[in-house]
Amino acid sequence: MATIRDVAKISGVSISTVSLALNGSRRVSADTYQRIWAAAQAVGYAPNPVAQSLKSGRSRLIGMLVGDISNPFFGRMLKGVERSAIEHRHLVIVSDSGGNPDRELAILDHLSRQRVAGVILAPHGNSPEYVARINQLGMPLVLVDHRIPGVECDFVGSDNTLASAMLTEHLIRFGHRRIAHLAGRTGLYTTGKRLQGFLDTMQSAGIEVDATLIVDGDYDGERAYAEAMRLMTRSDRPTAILAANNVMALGALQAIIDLGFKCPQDISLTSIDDVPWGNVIQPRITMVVQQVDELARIASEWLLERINARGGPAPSPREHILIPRLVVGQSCAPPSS
Amino acid sequence: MATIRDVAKISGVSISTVSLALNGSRRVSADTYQRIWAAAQAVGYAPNPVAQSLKSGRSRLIGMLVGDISNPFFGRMLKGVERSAIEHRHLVIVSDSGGNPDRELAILDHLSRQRVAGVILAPHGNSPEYVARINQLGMPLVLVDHRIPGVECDFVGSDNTLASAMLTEHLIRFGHRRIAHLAGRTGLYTTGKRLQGFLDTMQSAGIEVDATLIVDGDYDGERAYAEAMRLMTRSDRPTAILAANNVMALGALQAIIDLGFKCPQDISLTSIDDVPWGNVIQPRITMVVQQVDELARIASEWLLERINARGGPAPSPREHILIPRLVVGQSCAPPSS
DNA sequence: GTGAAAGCGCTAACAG
DNA sequence: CTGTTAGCGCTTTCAC
Repeated sequence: MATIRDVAKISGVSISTVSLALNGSRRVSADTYQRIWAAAQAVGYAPNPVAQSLKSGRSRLIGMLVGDISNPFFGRMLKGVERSAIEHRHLVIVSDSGGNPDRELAILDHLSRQRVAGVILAPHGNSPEYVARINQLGMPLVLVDHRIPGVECDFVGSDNTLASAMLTEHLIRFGHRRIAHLAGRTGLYTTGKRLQGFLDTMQSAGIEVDATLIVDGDYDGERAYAEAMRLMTRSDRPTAILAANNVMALGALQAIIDLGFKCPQDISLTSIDDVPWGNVIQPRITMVVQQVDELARIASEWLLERINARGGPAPSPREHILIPRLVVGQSCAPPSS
Repeated sequence: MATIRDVAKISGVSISTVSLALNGSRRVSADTYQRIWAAAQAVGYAPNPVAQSLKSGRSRLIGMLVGDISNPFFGRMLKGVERSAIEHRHLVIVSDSGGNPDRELAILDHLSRQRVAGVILAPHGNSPEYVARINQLGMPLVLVDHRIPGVECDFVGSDNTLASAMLTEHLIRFGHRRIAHLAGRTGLYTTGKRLQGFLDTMQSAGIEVDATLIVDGDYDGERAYAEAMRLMTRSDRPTAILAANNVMALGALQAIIDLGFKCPQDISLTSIDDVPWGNVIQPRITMVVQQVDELARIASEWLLERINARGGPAPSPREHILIPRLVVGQSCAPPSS
């Protein structure tokens, strides 16, 4: 591969002049610039980004670190982020923390050593040490999905409380009172918000919540299947289920089908988050969908903005809460009894 | 961030000794090694990978370049690849070619400039210039999914001909003769193989193929929906459809449902490739599934092997063809007439 | 306007 | 065994 030296030799100038010229300095005569440019073309010169990174301490790589890259939600997000990145001549390093805070910190460490220009992070920790480590990263950071209390940086997420509130309200209007909540992993930011939206709405409606109908599904399909099985085989089974995410809803639906129940005749089901091709799943599940593409767009835009603003004054932390949309399917009906 | 110089200063030796020691040279006394190691710990030293890359001409990054990262198939593959990579202390740069060969070549160029250690590529070109460019990459390369005629390198894929042959046979045994094929994008390697498996099996069974029942679905859900609509509204409609991939099958199913047909009573449907949560789609679609995890495992293993074997003799190109598994659902039945 | 030189952090001869 | 030195390819003062 051609280096700056080759170009210098061919065009008969020093390497510093080549660098100056190619970086658009106005202190190079038009004539020399032409010669240099022609030479660069001729040998197919392009600067070595590794050398540039070493010199500048920054690479043109951005990191994206999430809990599960095989989750289609993140797949779509990755696609959006990668698109923006490419447009700004950056590449994306993707990594999977498996939802483990320690692993996450270790990977952030690697990324920072790689001198990535910035990171989009779906965080999974909240301990004081974790927060401290995040705050010491010293590179542009945009949080998505979860927020970390105590970390001041850009955040893009959905209104999780509203999401579950919308669905709860929807179910209540159908006349449901015994509504079960398949909650997410205990301790996570979104889990709490979604639970809260459920509880608040129930309370506003003056409906007492049966605490045994709130179960931990761990954002996991298998786990949700098991929990739904337990719920549906109770004599005092719920008349509706609100699942805190898509895979849990599908797990629950599977349990419902396997047991021989009919949805929505025997039980209503609602879900937070879309599933790909959700419209061929019978019945179509009533859900609130997060605007993933919008989320990806804003997150990458903000990150790249901060990256480009380096040296200048960093904008103060912003946050954007996307409003989920309710998509009504055929999975809800009045309680049967 | 601490540099090798800091460690040298603290432990009272030169930087080269530090480098030697930390790289496990046996020519450093146990005593000095201890001091150096302790110092490195103390300041939290870790080598700067950018500097290492500049020096060695190679980074600990591997590229993965596919046609559509939001496709769950690649999502699962990415997960596997990333896992292996991390185990070998590498990070993964993911990029999306959008199935466009020029874009693909441009990105490969970026990756090669980044001095990535190797690339896993789902290729999308076949022109002579394309082949030439690929052959000149000069870095470890593993092809997945499609093969490029004229490029000698490791390849991991599925037996596409067998996949469609299995499904065609399955349909024929139910008594179907008018079988439609929703084919993939024209010109692609897999598209041809899948079509061939269909045609061969039909021929072996002595069934004449109606050429108008072979339609181009472009591996696209929308397109498949439209084509299925066209097929199903014909008076001489087929009694079964073989979709060349998952999204097309779902598009077709949607069309079937929207038109008021019942699957499998009115029409049988089969698909190549699994869909996530395929088992909650009603009816369960009979399909052959590719062993994605296995594919990811082998591809990344081979790539990392070549990366580590640099300098030594490169193993000659290998290929592994995964045998798809037939998963019988409830989407097939004897033709109704 | 252009060039010489220093240095980003590291590795690897080559000396001692 | 350990230190000196020369780069890897590039940017960026600072002289001329």
